[in-house]
Amino acid sequence: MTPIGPSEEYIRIPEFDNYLSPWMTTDCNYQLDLSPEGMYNSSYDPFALPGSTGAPSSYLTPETLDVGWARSGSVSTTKTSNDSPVTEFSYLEADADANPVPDLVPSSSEPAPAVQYDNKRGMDSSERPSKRNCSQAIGTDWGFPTAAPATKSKESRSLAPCKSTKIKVEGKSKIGKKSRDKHRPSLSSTSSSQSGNSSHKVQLRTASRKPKQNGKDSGSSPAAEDKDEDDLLTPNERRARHSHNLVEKQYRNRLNQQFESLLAVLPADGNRSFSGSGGPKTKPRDVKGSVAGVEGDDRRLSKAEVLDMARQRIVKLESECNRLQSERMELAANRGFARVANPGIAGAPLAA
DNA sequence: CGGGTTTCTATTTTCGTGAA
DNA sequence: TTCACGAAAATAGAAACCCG
Repeated sequence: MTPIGPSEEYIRIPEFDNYLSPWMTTDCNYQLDLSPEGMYNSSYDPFALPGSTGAPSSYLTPETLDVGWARSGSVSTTKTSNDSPVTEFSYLEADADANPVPDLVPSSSEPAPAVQYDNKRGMDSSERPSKRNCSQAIGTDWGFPTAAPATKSKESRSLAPCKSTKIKVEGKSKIGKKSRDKHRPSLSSTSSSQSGNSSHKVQLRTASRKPKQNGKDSGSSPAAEDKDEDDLLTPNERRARHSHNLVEKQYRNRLNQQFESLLAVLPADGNRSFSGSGGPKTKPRDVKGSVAGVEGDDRRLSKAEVLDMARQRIVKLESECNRLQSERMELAANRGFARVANPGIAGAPLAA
């Protein structure tokens, strides 16, 4: 078979082009050169962008390519578009004054409501059967060995039980959990769900909490202890500690931004199966009606879920691209064969 | 009995800190 | 600058409870 040179006329078969063109708008977003010059060029690699290393750079969408790391105390990302709204994550305290951001969360200065413990049912929790152990943990399809160090063991938790779970808001709220959830302000209400290519309503789960208020409390509270400890520090040490706290906060913010960016480029309908080898142990809420990936989906994804979704996406895209590549080669071979066998196909227009 | 509300607890996230 | 860790707080889901 004679290779076709760049200047040589060739037969263009519309059916092929029609068949191939949708590929160019698929997730792969590859710029396939369907001309014989391109298709017969042995060194042609449609998966490598000019100047790239040849890696499947389509994984880097304009979104991800444009993600700025916002180092050195800047606010938010370097994106010029407004598609990465300032969230709790993107708030960098260092420039808080110079770059005020809307307060998206309830004011943390509001005094916490007085609380009291009310063991309504009069049953000691130790007598109660462990619900989560038998049904909540089991029955999830996440067989995911979560990052063990990150999660506290049951034993350690029992030593320091979560206060928030042992208390009840004074004035006995008449609003149940479902109702409370309705009224709960979204902590990242404008997060990546609105970013560029995605119609995500899915958001990254957040758990904003008040920073330590050293010395603001009285009594023998932990804050007061911290105050005492703080008094033992020299001014330099205090400054260093505070500075390090800010740096660490920025580091966490950057991590969260990247998680949001990652989430933003995942398909909105995408692969919410949470199956396989990874993921948090919580059961996806869509089993209970708030269906993930459909209209009205407002669920918050954990970081582990985002990572697992990204992993699934990568695997899927790699598989898809391999399939397209082999199909393209097959078509190219057939096309060349057709051209040689039928140099003047009736009705086939010649390309200019 | 069914549905709404409350409570409990596992999980996840944030924060502060020290070390590499 | 990054990572790891513990503590604290937030979140989510299920069971228990309440009530018409």
